[in-house]
Amino acid sequence: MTAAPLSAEDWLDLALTELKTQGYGALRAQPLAQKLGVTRGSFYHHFESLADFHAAIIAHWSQRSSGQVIRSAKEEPDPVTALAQLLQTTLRSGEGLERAVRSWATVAPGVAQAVAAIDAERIDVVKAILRRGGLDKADAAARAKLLYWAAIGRLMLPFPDQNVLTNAEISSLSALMWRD
Amino acid sequence: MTAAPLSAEDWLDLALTELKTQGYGALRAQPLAQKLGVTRGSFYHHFESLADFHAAIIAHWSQRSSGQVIRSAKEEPDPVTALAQLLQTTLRSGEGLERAVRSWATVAPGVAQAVAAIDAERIDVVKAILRRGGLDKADAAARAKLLYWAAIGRLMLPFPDQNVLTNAEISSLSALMWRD
DNA sequence: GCCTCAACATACATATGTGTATGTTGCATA
DNA sequence: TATGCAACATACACATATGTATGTTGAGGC
Repeated sequence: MTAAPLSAEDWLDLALTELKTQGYGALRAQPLAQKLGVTRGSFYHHFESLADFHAAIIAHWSQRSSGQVIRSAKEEPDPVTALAQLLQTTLRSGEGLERAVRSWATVAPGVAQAVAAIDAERIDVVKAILRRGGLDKADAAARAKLLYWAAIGRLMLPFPDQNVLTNAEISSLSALMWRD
Repeated sequence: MTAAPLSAEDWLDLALTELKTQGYGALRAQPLAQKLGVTRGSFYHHFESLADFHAAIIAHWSQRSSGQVIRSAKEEPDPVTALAQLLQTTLRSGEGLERAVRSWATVAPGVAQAVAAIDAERIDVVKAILRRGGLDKADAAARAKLLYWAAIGRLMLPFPDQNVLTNAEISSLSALMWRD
């Protein structure tokens, strides 16, 4: 115990990296304690139960995810560039974690709620960009869903890295999305 | 044991319904045996191990999924109708199972391979429909990916039923997809 | 009427997980 | 310097899972 003591956040950080690489099945006290070099005594000192821990993890993820996409989208004034950045760059950075969280959401109602909130937030961002680009309300709403769903669908493919659009395809689809 | 004896297929059928409703965490011998009213003795009579069982499950799913979309798409001669049916009706019938299998695929390499094969098959179908509708090769390829990814993305949302397109949105997007 | 074999049941060894209750250690502070 | 608390360790009771080895039972073929 001469080393630095752990905080609840240390547990949550490890939880997110384990969630990313091993899936939600790895979110248990015993294996995590072993990875941190402590016993479960530490775990039950920081968290009341596994359920409490899981709730803290998803809250942690939710907080980190919320606003992030929005901020990067608002920094770009040109809607065409903003859309391209949003769908290519931003959603691609945290792919592994996104995949794992969405996989988790299929069996954990609390996680599903959190993911749904993030989704709604992001779709609104996409819609706002499309509107700023001149699309009317109806078209913006429909195309925002199509684009966001496609971004989610791609990252939920078994091998997202092997499923990318070529530059030609990106510009082709981008042009299509901005039509009246 | 006076009742009808079970076959390996009976185990696989239950596995798919449990997978659909409870997720891949439910694919274990003990709980399934209990649901079938037998002991694990039956399980280890029909399958060598859990890994063997899991492989059989995904093979079962793969076989049931393969060709199904293709068949229903080829029965419809009009490409516009075929596309609408494919993305609305066909992919929506087995939503729960699809979700569960894709969730499973994030942690099981064998499942990931099977899903990737199905995806490639279906994207080709969408592409063929678009080509039959008059689109050139490049546009068909790009839009097929966009549409299929969107279909997958929607069903992977936490609450797919609450995320549907209105009829107006469907016709709007459909028209957009068929433009030169 | 016996034999065989598929389809299980039973029992055992082992692993891995959760909670909980209680003991220990080191530092900060009054 | 005594003490109080955060941050653990330890031990126990319990549940649930996998494999494996071996026993049982009922229906068909000869």
